[in-house]
Amino acid sequence: MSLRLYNTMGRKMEEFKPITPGHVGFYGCGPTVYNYAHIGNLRAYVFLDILDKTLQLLGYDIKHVMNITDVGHLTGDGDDGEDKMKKTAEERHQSVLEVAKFYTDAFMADIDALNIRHPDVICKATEHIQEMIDLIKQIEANGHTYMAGGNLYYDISTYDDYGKLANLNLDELKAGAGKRKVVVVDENKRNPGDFVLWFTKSKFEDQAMTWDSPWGRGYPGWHIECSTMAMKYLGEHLDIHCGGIDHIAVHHENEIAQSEAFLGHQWVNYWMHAAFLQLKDGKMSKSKGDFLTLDTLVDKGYKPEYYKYFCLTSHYRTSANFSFDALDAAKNSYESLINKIIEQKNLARENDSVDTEQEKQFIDSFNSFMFNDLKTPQALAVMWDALKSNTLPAKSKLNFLEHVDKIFGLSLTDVINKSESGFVVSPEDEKIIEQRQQARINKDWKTSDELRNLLASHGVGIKDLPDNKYQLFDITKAI
RNA sequence: GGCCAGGUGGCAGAGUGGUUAUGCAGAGGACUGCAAAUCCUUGGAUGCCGGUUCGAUUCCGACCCUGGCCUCCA
Repeated sequence: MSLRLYNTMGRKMEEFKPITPGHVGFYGCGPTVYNYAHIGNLRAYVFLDILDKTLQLLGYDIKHVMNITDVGHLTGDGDDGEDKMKKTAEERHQSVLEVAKFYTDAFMADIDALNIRHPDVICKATEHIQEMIDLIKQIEANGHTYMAGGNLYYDISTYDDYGKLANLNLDELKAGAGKRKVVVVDENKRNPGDFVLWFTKSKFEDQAMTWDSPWGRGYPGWHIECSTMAMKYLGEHLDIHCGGIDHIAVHHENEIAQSEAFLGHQWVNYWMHAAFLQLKDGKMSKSKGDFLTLDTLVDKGYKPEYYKYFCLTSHYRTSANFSFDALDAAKNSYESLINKIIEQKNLARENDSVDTEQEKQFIDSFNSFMFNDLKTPQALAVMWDALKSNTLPAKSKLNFLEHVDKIFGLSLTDVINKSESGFVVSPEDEKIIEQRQQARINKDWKTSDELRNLLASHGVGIKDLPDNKYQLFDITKAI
């Protein structure tokens, strides 16, 4: 089955054709590790993971590369800005590297909590400075740069296709336009769209990390790291490059300009961009400081799976509106899903017949939505259809859900395969359960209810089923 | 100012030139000692105005509104 993807370059749906049959190399822009990733950031990584797993399902051998940006960026506007990494380091009385490590670890923990597969290569900007310098030298040798004010700039007028990804009209580009209160135009630039490849004259005092280079001691510009590392790990031609929509106009245009100026040929075949998570008042912003992290949600009693389910209910190319009402709806949906799975497990235990033909139909239907630009909302609808089907046997439903979970990563497979004894109760509680069952047989409801409360106080939840059967669950994990 | 993306029921969110997916929430009912879960039934929407059409939520145009990018950000 073929995969259709929406290519930001050209703004249209295209059939995906890998450069090398059977293989896919793709690069996703990773986090800047000066603070926690917020749930808006995380939505983009959920999308990347869905892409990753869909490609896997199609049988591709995947090389997924992600950068970790651990060199400084501005916190504020123009000259009053500070190095974000340095600022955080000072606040925490730590070194910049310690800060980077701390937030990189936090990011990886978030990724794990959301059942996101680790990229095959996770590369840090600070470990690739020499490669960046080498690349910049080549770009310079090819005649695309100029020195001004101590910094080496990329001259976009030397690259004919600048703006092709974002439909930029260079004559209309305004330096410092937008909602900024303080506008500081870099007087060194020949063109407002030019950007720095290498800084030696830092805008801020005491840049935390600097390196020697042919242009003087300094640090790399903000765009060169992705070009450098993508080429190092994926070669001169990559299949897919992903990121958030905010990257389209500046970061990715600049990456293309640098990379193709160096390569002399097209660099990336498919550009894919994830839309933002919206709050009532606009996007969630890392640099504004107040944002929701996955940990915040967990502290409020929400499982990471609830947030992941929420992400799947909207298409990656449309902005999603986050609210706690919406998250509660995702939570209820997810818990309902889990209950139905447990229900089906009980049914399958008594009748494990399957209907492979129908199973296949549901799987094909699910896949057809996923293979059509990752249409997770419709794929989710297929999942519910299968679950509520009157004709699909319980065992087949479970088989189908295991398939779904390969892509969605909602811990469904864990629920399906977890044996009932996976939740171990103490011998003392086992006796209480036994006593309660006896009380129920005797229709001694008062004792039964008291014992149920007692079990609850021990963290043991119990649900009564027909025929004097029951089901235990961990009450501390139920919300 | 330029560019981009949207406006669908209480919430979230799809598809579609002709009975508006799906989930949550709501209402009614079944089952149940209770609880939980499950099942059945059900009401409710396409920003505004024109145009094309036998027919538009879908196509076209104007308008209104929202969000994003043009500073690092997913």
